Amino acid sequence: MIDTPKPTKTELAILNVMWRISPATVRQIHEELCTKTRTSYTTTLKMLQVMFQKGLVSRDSAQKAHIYKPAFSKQETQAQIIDDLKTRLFGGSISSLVMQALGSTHKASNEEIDQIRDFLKNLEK
Amino acid sequence: MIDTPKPTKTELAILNVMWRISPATVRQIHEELCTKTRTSYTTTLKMLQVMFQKGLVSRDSAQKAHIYKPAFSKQETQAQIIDDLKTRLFGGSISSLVMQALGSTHKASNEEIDQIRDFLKNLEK
DNA sequence: ATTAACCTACGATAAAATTCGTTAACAAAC
DNA sequence: GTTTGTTAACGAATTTTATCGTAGGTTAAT
Repeated sequence: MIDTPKPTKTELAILNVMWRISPATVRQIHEELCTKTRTSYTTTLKMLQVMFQKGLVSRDSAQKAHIYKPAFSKQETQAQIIDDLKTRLFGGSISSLVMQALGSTHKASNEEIDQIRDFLKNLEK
Repeated sequence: MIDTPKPTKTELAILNVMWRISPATVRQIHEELCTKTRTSYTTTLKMLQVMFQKGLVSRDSAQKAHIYKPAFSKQETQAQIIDDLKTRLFGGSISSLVMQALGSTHKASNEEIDQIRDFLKNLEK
């Protein structure tokens, strides 16, 4: 809560893998990752070391192959980034952000809209 | 639409000023900007030159002091960044993004929620 | 014990983003 | 016409981000 470093583009790609399969070794994360992007093993390793430094991930180095996992859940990260976006691009107004997200550009399906309406009902309490 | 460069953090700060007061000279933009951040005039100038190169702003260089304005409206930029966020952090689901934005962390006021409900009504057509 | 297959750590390099000093051009004021 | 002030341009330095090769260590099989 105090000082949450914002993940960069590449870090986010790695976190997306980790939220699916962690705790995991560098090898496992790398295997998943390089189905999408073509990077070498040491790049993934280095990224995870940097992310560990920044506090974005934690690790267990008891074994030879360290076990990594995210320091923050996907939800927490989503919340943090939304909040950042809210202040930096939407003048602090969450409703302005939401309405932009629901606008014509993004083509929310009727199904999705219903989902949100339900969500609002529950929120009212 | 084809190739919209995503503004960086600093570029976004400048755009936020420009959406308020543009068209404007570098001087004017800088004056507004350095009420918030302490940077020198040439930094602002350079940023605008780079942004011009990238196509983020346009300029009229008929006069000695060039006149700058954003290449994309605030709405267009909001849409673009929301879309990027949707794919990179919300698995392509806009409803998931919206619900996160409405979640407890961000404390949407009742007023804001009403606003969104109205918005959904109009959207239904 | 030598080899092969792993792993981490580290540093070099590159690319992108940011900051700012210096220069030269041009105008208006003296 | 010389000084003063304002400007754009340019390039250098710095910082952040990203990529990767090499070195050194450990384990297990040959």
